[in-house]
Amino acid sequence: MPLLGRQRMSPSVLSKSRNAPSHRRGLRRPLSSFLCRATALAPTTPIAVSPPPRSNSHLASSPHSYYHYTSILQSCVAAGSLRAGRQLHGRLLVSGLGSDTVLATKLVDLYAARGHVGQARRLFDGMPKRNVFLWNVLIRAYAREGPRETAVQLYHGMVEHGVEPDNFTYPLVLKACAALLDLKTGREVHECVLGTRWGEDVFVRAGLVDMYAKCGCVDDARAVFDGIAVRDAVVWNSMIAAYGQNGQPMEALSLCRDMATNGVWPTIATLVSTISAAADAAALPRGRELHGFGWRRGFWQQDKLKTSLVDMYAKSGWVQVARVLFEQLMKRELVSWNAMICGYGMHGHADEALELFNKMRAEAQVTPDNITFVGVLSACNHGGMVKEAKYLFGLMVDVYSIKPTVQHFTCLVDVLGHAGRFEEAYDLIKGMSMEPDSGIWGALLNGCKIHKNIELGELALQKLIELEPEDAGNYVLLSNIYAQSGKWENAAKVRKLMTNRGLKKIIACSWIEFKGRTHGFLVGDASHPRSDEIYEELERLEGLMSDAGYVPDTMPVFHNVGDDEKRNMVRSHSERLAIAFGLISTPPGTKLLVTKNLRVCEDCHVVIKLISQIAQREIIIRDVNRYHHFVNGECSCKDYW
DNA sequence: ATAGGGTTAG
Repeated sequence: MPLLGRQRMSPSVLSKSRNAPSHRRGLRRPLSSFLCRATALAPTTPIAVSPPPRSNSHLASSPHSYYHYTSILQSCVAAGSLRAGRQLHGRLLVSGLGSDTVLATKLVDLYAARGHVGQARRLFDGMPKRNVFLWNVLIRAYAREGPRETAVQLYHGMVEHGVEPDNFTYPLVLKACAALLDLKTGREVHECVLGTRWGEDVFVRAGLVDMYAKCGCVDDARAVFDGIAVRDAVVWNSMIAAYGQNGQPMEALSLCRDMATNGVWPTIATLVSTISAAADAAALPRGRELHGFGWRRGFWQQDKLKTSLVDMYAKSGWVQVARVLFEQLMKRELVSWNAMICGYGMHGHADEALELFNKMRAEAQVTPDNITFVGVLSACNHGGMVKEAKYLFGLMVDVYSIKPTVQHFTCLVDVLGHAGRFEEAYDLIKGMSMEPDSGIWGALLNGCKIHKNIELGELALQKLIELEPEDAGNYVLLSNIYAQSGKWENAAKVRKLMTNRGLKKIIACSWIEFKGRTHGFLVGDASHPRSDEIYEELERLEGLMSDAGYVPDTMPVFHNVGDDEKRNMVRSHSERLAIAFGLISTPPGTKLLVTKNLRVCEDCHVVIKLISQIAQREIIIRDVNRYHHFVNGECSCKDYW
């Protein structure tokens, strides 16, 4: 790199003289300030924009000059030395420079950065004149440190004081709105911006995209995004993250492709967001592609990228690979521990999850948080460990002083329900400090289903239907419970209620990735190009299964149709089609990963166990609740799910 | 002098 050339063009040098405040422009710059510049520009300094030297002894000759103070203050800000800054603040007041906005801005910055927002505020309040810079710096302090409401109040305050917000103000306020999930103010700011000359600004637009995304309005975010004529990497990243954070991982993945097509190079943030989307979509081939891309771009040793890969491999069923990457991390942050622990938990590797949790506590570099406990508690739950779950819950409350959320209670209810300890589970629900939500009742219901506890199951379902009157799945479950216990009339009644309310069951769908493409299947789907072969394969397998004594269970089909038809409906369940497709299109021995939008039905569970044995394949089904690993005729859920 | 994007659970 031509060092000298870069120094000459250094924007900081140019802008410093050009932007000097008018009342200072007439001042003859003391030699000391040139000395300071010269030091900063000396060829030995790696870059021209590096902070001024910490030692300012060479400036002592002109102790009261403006440049003297800006220079020292700048080093204080860079070094974060609060004490020196305070001393200087005192001297500024004495020397009559106390009302200078440039100096005040730097001081506000310093105080805020060191966590003394109150002090920054007092300084701000004491200023006779406040320009837009000063307002912005204080807003930034509150937008970063909180309380973020204050950032929004300050924004309103500056407008009332007749100071016009600029292209720096809007992104700051929008960031505060995003953090507060304050959509109302966010929209107001949007309206406001449109009337100013900053409506087209990339930074402002990026702020709007992010604000809408964080508030859950992906479509509004997209509308803003689409209106941007020239998009840079950050704006693309914001939009990709918007999809990922709002449960649309496939959109995020395709947008990443569009970004590359538009000639914008993915950054590390792009990869982290996209890999996380691939994790959510269980798109292992795509995730591996991104892994390779990150490697080639030279991001391979960055921990944040690795953490997203840990999550991606774990969610795609490659827990061991996730562990290898986890071990490679330079520094294990809380998020990395959580990703790995949760990864073990969701696959039912309860022992490994707990072992890692203990290791985390022993290393004591990070403290477990509420997410860690969701991870270990759900691990216990998949492993049926009641004692451990109760112990961990106590540990969380007593030792770590973490207030249990509904999710923690849900895990506990789940584990108790699994074990058939309904009294305890129900007492726990009744003793909760918050209103039980649908997750709690769903967990209780799940236990009731396993242990055929009709009484409590009915109650849980009534609650569920109250809470989610639009969710057809609840009605189906209730009718299934009645049917299982032979109460056909009740079953019919519930189904009628469902039709009367105009509710339709969500159509089951399963998908599998193959050669970078997602192959989706609906129930009874015949639209796949290889459909004939898929059904042939299923028939072949069924023949082998009947030889092994398998009889189809048509219980989950309640339509008023004949037995043969019921049989056909079960045999063409979406997950079976996806598995059959996987079997005929991959070499023997390849592990299959199928994702499903609902739960796996009982009959499919039996069938997939058999397929894993007959075809000698490891099959992983990721259903809406959990993972099932089928190996050699057995499932990791041990038939409890 | 100041500004926008990224990972864990649900």
